[in-house]
Amino acid sequence: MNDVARVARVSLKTVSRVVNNEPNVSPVLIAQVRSAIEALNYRPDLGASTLRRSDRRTETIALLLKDVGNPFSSALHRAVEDESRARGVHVLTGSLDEDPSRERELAKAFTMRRADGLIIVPVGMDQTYLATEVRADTPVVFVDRPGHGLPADTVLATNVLGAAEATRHLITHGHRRIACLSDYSRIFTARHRQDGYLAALREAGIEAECRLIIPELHTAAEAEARVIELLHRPDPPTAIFASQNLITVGAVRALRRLGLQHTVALVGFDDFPLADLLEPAVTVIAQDPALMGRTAAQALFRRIDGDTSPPADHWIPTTLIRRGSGELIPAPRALAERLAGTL
Amino acid sequence: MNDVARVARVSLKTVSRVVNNEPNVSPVLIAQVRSAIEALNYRPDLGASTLRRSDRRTETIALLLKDVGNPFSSALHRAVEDESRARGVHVLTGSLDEDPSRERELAKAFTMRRADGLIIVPVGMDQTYLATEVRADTPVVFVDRPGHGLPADTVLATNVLGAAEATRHLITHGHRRIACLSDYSRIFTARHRQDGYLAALREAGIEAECRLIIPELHTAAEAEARVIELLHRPDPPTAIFASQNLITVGAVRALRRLGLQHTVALVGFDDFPLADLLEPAVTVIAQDPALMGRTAAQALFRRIDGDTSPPADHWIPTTLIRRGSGELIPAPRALAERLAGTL
DNA sequence: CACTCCCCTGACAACGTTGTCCTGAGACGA
DNA sequence: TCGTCTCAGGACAACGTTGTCAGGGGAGTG
Repeated sequence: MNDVARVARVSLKTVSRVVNNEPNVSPVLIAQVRSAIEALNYRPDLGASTLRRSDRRTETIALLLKDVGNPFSSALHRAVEDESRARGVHVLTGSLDEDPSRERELAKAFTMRRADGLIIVPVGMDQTYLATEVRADTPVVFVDRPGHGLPADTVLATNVLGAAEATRHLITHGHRRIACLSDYSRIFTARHRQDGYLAALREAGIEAECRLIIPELHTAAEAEARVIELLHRPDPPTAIFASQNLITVGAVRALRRLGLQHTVALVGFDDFPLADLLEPAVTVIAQDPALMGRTAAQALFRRIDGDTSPPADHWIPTTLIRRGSGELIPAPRALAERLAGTL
Repeated sequence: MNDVARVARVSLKTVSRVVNNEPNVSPVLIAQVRSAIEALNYRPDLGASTLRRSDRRTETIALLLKDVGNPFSSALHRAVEDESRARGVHVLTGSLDEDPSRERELAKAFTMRRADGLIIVPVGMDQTYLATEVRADTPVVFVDRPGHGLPADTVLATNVLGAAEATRHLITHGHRRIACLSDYSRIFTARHRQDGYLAALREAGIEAECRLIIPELHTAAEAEARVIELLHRPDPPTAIFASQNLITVGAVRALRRLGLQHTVALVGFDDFPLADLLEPAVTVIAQDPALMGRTAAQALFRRIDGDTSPPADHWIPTTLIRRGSGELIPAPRALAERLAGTL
């Protein structure tokens, strides 16, 4: 910038004025400065600018996701990016892998980088650390799961309602013995979806059976193994509610291996690519990750722009998509057992 | 930091030394400073630190992808993140959407943020702009496609070999009329994959037919429409080579709609989740996006660490995964036509 | 005992930019 | 003509940190 000022024969401040399109610079000098910038291939240093500016904005936000490689996360990421792009803001991302210490670590790292705001899919059970870790004036938005111990805008899918709708859908098709495949119970959405499942059973006067609730599943492989085991039991379920997309895929694989994909009904929570091309196509409760990301980004930018109203909860509705696997009617028990037995 | 120095009754410089774990500070002062930091909840400002430091490192790299929401990109992203995490480096991402102007814009924006390095999936036909847009000492690595006009490390899949292998595989199963579904011809990988297809035909003494090469497809919907049209022609292909994952999915949908999924063979380039669960499961030439990301990040960090050897090309091999759709043998023409006619 | 050397600590400037304040020139009205 | 006002432009300090250098004191050596 010094060089530019020298070449253009003006002061540093005038170069700064031209770069920032400030008023009250004569057209002649503007042209001189512009051509000097061109000649020297000068690029302003945003770091130094941020340091000196009074608002200390970096025009960068941080996005802490479960895993950038996961389709739900990457759809959310894309929506946040699009919303940010419109404002000239860039996005720093990190994957948490359900590790609370990583959550703290990344929140700290991004705070030191002075991100203007944080969008977090919280992993730990306690986000009070954010109050000290993050600058007081840095807004935070929680997505997919609520944060604990820090009041902040929160964007959530209607997990209980969606899971209840899935379960009710199976009940409507005549099922009474419905298994529930749950993720780690420390995950908020996993608990809520299981609650929705239980509520729908209660509502229909069906007594929940512990043995039909398989908790603490996290990967497709685990789900596959447990479903195979489940269906080999003497009194197997006629339908399955899978509370997460990887688990749904595991269930599909298991049913395939047992040849029961047209016999045991299946509804999954969270849609996934190609669900409609499987045989049978998989009925799901679809979330709208793009809308969740957009909503979160909009809420964050409102805060960054100075909105100080009390934190709000945004509920993003889920949708039942009927595709076939959820509309199978209960098979006579004998048939199902015979089929499972022939494996 | 001033406050910390005052509370700990030491100079600024001593605080700086403690924060950076520099040697030659007495244990007593270290403890004082540490407790002052704790008491005041002080967090160093990485921006100011970068500004002053002699190496000017931000410990941040930029990653310009096709689209963070795309599975190939997000797998690559994840690998880059993992490699970076090990070094305490963070990742700024952006989606280019095949828009060359966006590529320039983001490269410029990330340069102004002083990213330590850039990993780019280049979109435009010309990357000479990088020579001026990016600081001379900022290393660049190209992934998935080569950059033009700037010598830099490049990580590429074996597109020609893979596409040839796919085509040869179909030929081996008796196919002679093999369609090739290509992406935009301005995309490097699309051209190379088509080259591989043509090479395999030539090698087998089969004359390529223009009418069987469908270019300029980019979305699943476009591919689906064109495949349906293709199979309604009087002289339809008995096999399809789809040169990209979205196109493969479009082809699967088209074959499904025509009821030809067990009649017309299909091999796709680039694997996709659940390809193994479709009916028939889809034979693909799998890329290894994670290895590509890892390789690119490692190359970038080597440069950041001062490696000045001439730029290298890294070829990441592809693998044929036989799953069923690519092993179908040609149906008698009459049968295929009748089936297509019954739609 | 004097001298050197090393260890610890702090003062100061500088990184690249912008906020604040000041000056001078010209325009305008009384 | 004079005072006042506005605009263009510059000088300077400051943002939060670290590189450089210098100084003081204690230990070791001849």
